[in-house]
Amino acid sequence: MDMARQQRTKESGGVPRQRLTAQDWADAALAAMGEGGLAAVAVEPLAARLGTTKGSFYWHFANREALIEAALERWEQLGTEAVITEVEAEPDPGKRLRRLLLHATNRSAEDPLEVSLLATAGQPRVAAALARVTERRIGYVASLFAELGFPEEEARRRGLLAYTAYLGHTQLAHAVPRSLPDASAREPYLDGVIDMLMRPL
Amino acid sequence: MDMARQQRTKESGGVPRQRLTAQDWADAALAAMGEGGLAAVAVEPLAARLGTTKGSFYWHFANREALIEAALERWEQLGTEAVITEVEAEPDPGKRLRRLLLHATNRSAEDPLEVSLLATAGQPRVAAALARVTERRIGYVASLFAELGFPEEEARRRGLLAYTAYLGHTQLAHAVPRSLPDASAREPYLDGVIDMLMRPL
DNA sequence: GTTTGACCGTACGGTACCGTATGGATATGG
DNA sequence: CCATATCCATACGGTACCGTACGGTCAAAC
Repeated sequence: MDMARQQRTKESGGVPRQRLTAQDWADAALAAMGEGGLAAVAVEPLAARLGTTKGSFYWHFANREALIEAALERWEQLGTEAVITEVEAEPDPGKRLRRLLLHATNRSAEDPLEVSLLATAGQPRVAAALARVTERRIGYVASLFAELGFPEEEARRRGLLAYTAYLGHTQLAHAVPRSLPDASAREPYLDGVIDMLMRPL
Repeated sequence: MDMARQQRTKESGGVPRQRLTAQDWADAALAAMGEGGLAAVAVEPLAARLGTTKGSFYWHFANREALIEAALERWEQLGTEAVITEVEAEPDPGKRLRRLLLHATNRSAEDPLEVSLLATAGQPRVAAALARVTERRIGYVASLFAELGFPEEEARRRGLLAYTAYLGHTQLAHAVPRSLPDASAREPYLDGVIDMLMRPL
């Protein structure tokens, strides 16, 4: 994330030492969280990874908690609204649903972050962020089904089913990938699922 | 788990001191894992909880790894085969499917263990256990659809969809329970899902 | 009743991390 | 060109855990 930050010092030799911002730390925290769960969001390892020391960290943040908070906030923005607005370009709601599911499953197949977050729903802060994101997502999918002509309640049901299937799918993608259809069969599989979900009563 | 073990010493006063078995430790590990994830499987806290000390632990196990291994093995037996054989009593495959899903969702709504395990799929040992259990479960559900008359491939597809929906459902049950239908609507909701899953092509 | 092996308590050293304290480096702008 | 605010390095003490060493206790077998 945010590959290009330079602003290097006027240092003479090799390694480009750089000053860090709070967001650099938040992004690093998200990355670490994806790889090793919340436990991996540890100040000293992160510092090492960023090529700096705790001295930097405790300048930008009061403590580890504050870092986690910041990371979650960042995730909330990056992981949901971005996808939704991207998908909104498509006018037809059926195609929009398909595009959304394909996008979401592909994305989460690479990015273990969501799984790690769900894993840590014990933490109240994580739970709160998850609650907001989940409601937003299910609500959006349900609105698609509503647009497709299903009555309110039925739309919510199907939205929920679609979202739970998505969640389970990402779990398996990381925990037991070979239980899923292989790459070539994945898109047809998803089309079958979507078909089923869109089938009229 | 395993509430009743006594065999107390001939000690005079109040607290019933007891000698522990490896399985006591494994069960405690599973409980801790459900509450706090793999990180909570820590020797010293577990010892305190069991009213004993590390001295006991390192008699029964070589190290923490071995405990985790044992706990996973125990989970594999308790969490899958038990349910399947319980459900097998029902002759009609449609009802069997319904009973299975109801049983599984209810169970996992109370027990955070599965979620914690999925959370820790990074650990190779956990991944291996998960792989076995997942294959077994999906295979079983697929066999139900096959029994219902769906061709091989379609049965596997539907089994997978059912299982991912189940997984996602348990995730939400622990992370964002209010996103699910409330208690009164849960059974009708599941029936609707099952209906959809069993709908012929 | 003593011995023996299974089981546990306690004390220790080692590691990884949190958070604080404090001085040093660095980039402006006066 | 130097003063000041910003940012970082280093050293330190504290905590929670792992694993080992070793002595103590208890029940059963003799």
